[in-house]
Amino acid sequence: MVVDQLSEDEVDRMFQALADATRRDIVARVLVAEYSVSGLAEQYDMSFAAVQKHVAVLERALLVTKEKRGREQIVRGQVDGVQRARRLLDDYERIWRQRVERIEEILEKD
Amino acid sequence: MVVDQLSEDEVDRMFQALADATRRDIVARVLVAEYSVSGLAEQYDMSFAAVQKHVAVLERALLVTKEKRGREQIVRGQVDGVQRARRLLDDYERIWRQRVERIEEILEKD
DNA sequence: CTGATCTACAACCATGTGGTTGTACGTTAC
DNA sequence: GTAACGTACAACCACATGGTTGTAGATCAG
Repeated sequence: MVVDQLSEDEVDRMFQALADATRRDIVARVLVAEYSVSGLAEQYDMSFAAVQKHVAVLERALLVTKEKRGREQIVRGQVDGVQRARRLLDDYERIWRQRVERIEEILEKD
Repeated sequence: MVVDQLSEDEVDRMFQALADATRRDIVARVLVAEYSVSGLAEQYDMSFAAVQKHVAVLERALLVTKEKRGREQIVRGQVDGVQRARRLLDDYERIWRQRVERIEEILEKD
């Protein structure tokens, strides 16, 4: 069932977003608890603006959401984004398994 | 069990490699059948050198292997690379599920 | 109101990426 | 041996990325 409602561009953005250790760490954190952008920025040895950019990349990739609360922006993990990415890789493994089965079938043809 | 024997750099390379539609297509193809680099290049509307670079990126990301056969290089899918990437995303989902359970636990505390 | 805090965004820089063309070299076919 | 094929790699280009600093607008605390 290779039915993900994601365009190629969206998948690009998703994997691209995950291809950075800082961003993966942010995702892991905001899946566990809520953070403001500045709360996140405190966790890393880089400028606020840099962290802000990382969050923006994750938001565009549908891996986190931001919600304004007072003067803060609360960042939350978007687990269905993660799930969609995982399902894509599931598809690859399934394709591969089908091929293996096909080969074994041929080999065992008596 | 967040135990993947992958360095952060390796994970970076893996997701980075998957963040391109052409490369994902190559992975899907070589998981099903063997291709030479030029055989792959025929499939896409770009130069041989461009495809060659994509294959090199996938190889560095441990998602495919190349094996010399005569004057050709045979490209094969490396399913355990895909599996490792998927398991990482599994970990994120697990983290998130634990948090949800924890929240429900707190709410149901009578 | 004032000052501190949180965020947004622009400008800039160095480096990386995805593509190109061109050249060179080993291998196969004849 | 020679020509064609498959590959490797360098040089180049336009553009994206990941970081910086600086400026400015909202919001909160006193």
